[in-house]
Amino acid sequence: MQETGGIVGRLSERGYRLTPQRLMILSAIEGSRDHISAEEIYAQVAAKYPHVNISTVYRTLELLKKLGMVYEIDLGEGRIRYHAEGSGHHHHLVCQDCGTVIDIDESTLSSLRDVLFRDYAFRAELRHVAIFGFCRECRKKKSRGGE
Amino acid sequence: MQETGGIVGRLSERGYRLTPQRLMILSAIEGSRDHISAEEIYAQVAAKYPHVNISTVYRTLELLKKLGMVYEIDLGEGRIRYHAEGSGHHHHLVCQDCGTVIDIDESTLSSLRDVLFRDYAFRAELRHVAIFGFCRECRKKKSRGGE
DNA sequence: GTATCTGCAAATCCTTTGCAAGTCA
DNA sequence: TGACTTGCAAAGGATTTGCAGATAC
Repeated sequence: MQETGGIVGRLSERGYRLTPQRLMILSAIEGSRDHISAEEIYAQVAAKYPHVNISTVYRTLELLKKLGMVYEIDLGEGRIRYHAEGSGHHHHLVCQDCGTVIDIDESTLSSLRDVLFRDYAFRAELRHVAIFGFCRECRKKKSRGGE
Repeated sequence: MQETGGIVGRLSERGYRLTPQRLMILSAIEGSRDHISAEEIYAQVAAKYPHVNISTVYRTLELLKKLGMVYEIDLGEGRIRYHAEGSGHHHHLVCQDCGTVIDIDESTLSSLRDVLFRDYAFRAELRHVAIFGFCRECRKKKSRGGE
């Protein structure tokens, strides 16, 4: 079930070396159910391999993005999060008030993708999209007159 | 036509002071056809009023956001851009390859807003949304085998 | 007069870079 | 061996913060 062959292939095919750091970084990303930040990847890898440096994490992330093995998402926290190709794609409704994140299915945006392609010849990468707004609870809170 | 009354009201009603810095910052935002960054606002205000400091720009932006007078948009450049409430709302298709930005009309996303409200009770703030992907030109370039 | 604002300078946070030493192939 | 990678340390850019002096009301 482990697709290590694919990973190894993808790197070496293209002339990139397979280093323990790269493997551990990729496996940290693949292992996280949620989206993971550079800092979190670093902490996780450093737990087993204290020698790593965060700049290696960033450089590897850059490479994996280029190879299409990892995607970015920006939830508006001032830091980027990462997630592995192959794990399920979905979207996020982020409440601007309380920060709650509601996950929604990929299919919710598929008709939008079609419209953008038809009308603008634009191929939207809607793998992980964050949509900001207000959740039901916070709207109630507001209409009650809270801050 | 100038709605200075509204601005003044909005600030003083809520107990905030009306300072020249705040007026100039807001007018810089309102005056920019495009979205404007903190650095650009600063440069523009500093041209007439060399004494301002960029931290005042950031603090004012924070306040204007809180009052709903200014909105943010993140085009993925590593810096946030701002824009005034009241100027036309629209969305952006950002090409990940060449950086081209295609502006699209607000109505393109209105059915999405409805779906999110109906299915998730989430009130999406779709004022300025950036959607990433690839434009027609860059797709052609790619299929021709360029990097 | 006084609480709110501002300017200044320094700090913080995330990310990137230069370079010499280390390592995969 | 030799080019690709890494660790380290320092730089970078955007944004935030502490504080004392300035200012709107």
